[in-house]
Amino acid sequence: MPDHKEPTLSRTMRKLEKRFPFSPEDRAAFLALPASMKKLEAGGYVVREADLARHCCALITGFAYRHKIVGDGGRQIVSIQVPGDFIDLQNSFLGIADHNVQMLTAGEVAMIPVRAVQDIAYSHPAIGRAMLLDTLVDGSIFREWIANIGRRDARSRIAHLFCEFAVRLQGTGEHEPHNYRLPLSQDQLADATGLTGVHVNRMIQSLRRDGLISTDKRTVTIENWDGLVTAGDFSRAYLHPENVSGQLN
Amino acid sequence: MPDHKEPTLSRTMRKLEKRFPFSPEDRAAFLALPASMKKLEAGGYVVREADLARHCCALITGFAYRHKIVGDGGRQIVSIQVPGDFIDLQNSFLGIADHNVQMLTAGEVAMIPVRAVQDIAYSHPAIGRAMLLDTLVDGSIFREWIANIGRRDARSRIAHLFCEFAVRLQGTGEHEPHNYRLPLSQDQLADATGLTGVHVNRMIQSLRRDGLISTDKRTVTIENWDGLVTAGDFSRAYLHPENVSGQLN
DNA sequence: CGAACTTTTGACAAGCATCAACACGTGTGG
DNA sequence: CCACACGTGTTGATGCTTGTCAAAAGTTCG
Repeated sequence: MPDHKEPTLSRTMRKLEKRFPFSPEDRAAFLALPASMKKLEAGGYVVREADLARHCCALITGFAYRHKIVGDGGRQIVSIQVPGDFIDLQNSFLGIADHNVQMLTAGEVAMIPVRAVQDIAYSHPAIGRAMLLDTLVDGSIFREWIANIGRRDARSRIAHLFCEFAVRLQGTGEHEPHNYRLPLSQDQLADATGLTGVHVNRMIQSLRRDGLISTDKRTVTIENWDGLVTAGDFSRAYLHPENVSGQLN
Repeated sequence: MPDHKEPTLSRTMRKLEKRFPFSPEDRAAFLALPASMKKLEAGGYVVREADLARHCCALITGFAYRHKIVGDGGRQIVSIQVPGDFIDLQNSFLGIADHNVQMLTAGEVAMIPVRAVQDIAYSHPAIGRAMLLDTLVDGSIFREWIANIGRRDARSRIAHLFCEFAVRLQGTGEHEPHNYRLPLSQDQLADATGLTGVHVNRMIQSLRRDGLISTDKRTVTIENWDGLVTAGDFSRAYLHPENVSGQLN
C-alpha cells in the first residue's frame, strides 16, 4: 500500500540509508533516478540467466526469488527478496546474469537503466558505499545458506529459514514478528533448502507437533520462538541488523 | 617468492584492476596503503567469528579458507581464497566478523587498518567500484556453491570443485591449467562440499576410475577436462572471468 | 463445478553417514 | 636410528536420513 504518493524509490533508499547515511544531495540524486515501473505476476521473470543486463530492478512490492537450474533439471533457490530490495545490483555491474530472478507473488519492480545506477554509484560515493554494504550483507546471507544446506539436517534447515524470515520481515515493519505470511509453497521451500517437497512436508509437521510453529495456508505463526531458534541453530548476527556503518564512522 | 621487490599490495591491486581500471593516482594511493605483513602457519587464524575488525587483510602468499561452525560442531567451508585475494572486505565494512578465516597453508597476509580501506574506497571511486565488483563476484561464487551443495550429488559436487579450482588457479598464472596443487585434505574437501571425508574418498576414487583425474599427494591432474566438466555440471560463467567492466563502460 | 495446484500419506529404495580398523608417510624425541 | 604418535587416505559393514513414486485429500479460481 503506497503511502500518500511516496516517490517510487524512497523505500529502497531508506533501506540503503540504513547501511550508510546519504546527504540531502545524495537523496535528491537517488530519487531522481529514471525509473519505469513494471507490474509482474507471480512467476514472472525479472531476470533470466545469461541475459545481458539493461536495467537494474528494485523490488517495490511483492516478493521475488533468485534461483539456478542445475544439469539434471533440479532447481536451487539461492535467496528470497523482500520489498525494497535492489534486485541485481550484481547483474547491473557484472553485465551478464548468472542466475534467474522470478516473482514469488504478483508485484511491481522499478527498472532503472544500468548506466544510471553505475554512474550514481561513482559520482556519489555515499551511494556507492551503501551499495557495497548492501552487497556485503547479501554475501553474508549466502554464506549462512551454504552452512545451512551443507551442515544442518532437514528439520534444522527449515526452522532456520523460518527464523530468518521472521527477522527479515520484521525489518520491513509490515508484519507481526511472530506471525507472518511466507509466500512459498512447500516445493519452493524444498528448492530453497536442498530437500524435496515430500520431506519438507514431514519436517514442517514435526515442527508443528513439537509446538514450535503453526501454519494456516501460507501464514506462519511462531508459537515458541526460543524453541525454533534452538531447532534451527539460528543467530541473527549474519543479517547484520544494526546500522553497522555508524559504529565505525 | 616475491618478484624483485614488488610492492606488497601490487598483486592484490592487479586483481582489482582487472575488475575496474585505476588511474595512476588511484594506483599510487592504493600502493601507499599502510600495510603490515604477518606470517602465519597452516591453521593460523586470520579472522575469528565475532571479532571486531581492526584490520582488513589481503592474502599475499598461501591459501586460506572461510568457514562457519554450526550448532552440532559441524564445520562448513564457505569459500577458499587464493593469493592476491582481499580477505574480509566484509568484516572491514560490516565491523564484525560473521565467520572465521583460517590459513590452509603457511603464508603471509598484509594487514591494513580498516579505516584506511574504508577511506580509500570513499575518496577514490574507482577503487570503491573495483571493491564492489570483487564483492559481487564473490557473491556469484557463493550462489554457485549453494546450488552445488543443495542440488548436485556427491560425485558432481567434487568434480565441480575441481573444475572451479582449475579455472581460478589458472587466473593466478602460477599453475598449469590441468595439473595443480590443491592444498585441501579430503576432510576439508568434505567440509567444503557438505559431505563426510569417507564419502569424499570414495567419490574421488570413482573420478579416478573413470579416468577424469589422477592425484598424487595433493596434486590434482585433470586427465579429461571435458569429462570432468560434464561430471561436475560446470560452467565458468559464474566466475565472471572476463574483464566485465570493460564491456559496459 | 471442474481443472490445476498444493498438501498429505504410505511403501519402498538409495545415497550418504557412521563406526571401526588398518595402511601409509612424516616428523619427533629418546 | 628406532619407536612412536599423528595426520591422512583407504576399506568394509551397517543403518539412518532423505529421495522416489504413487495416490488421495484439500484448496483456489475461473
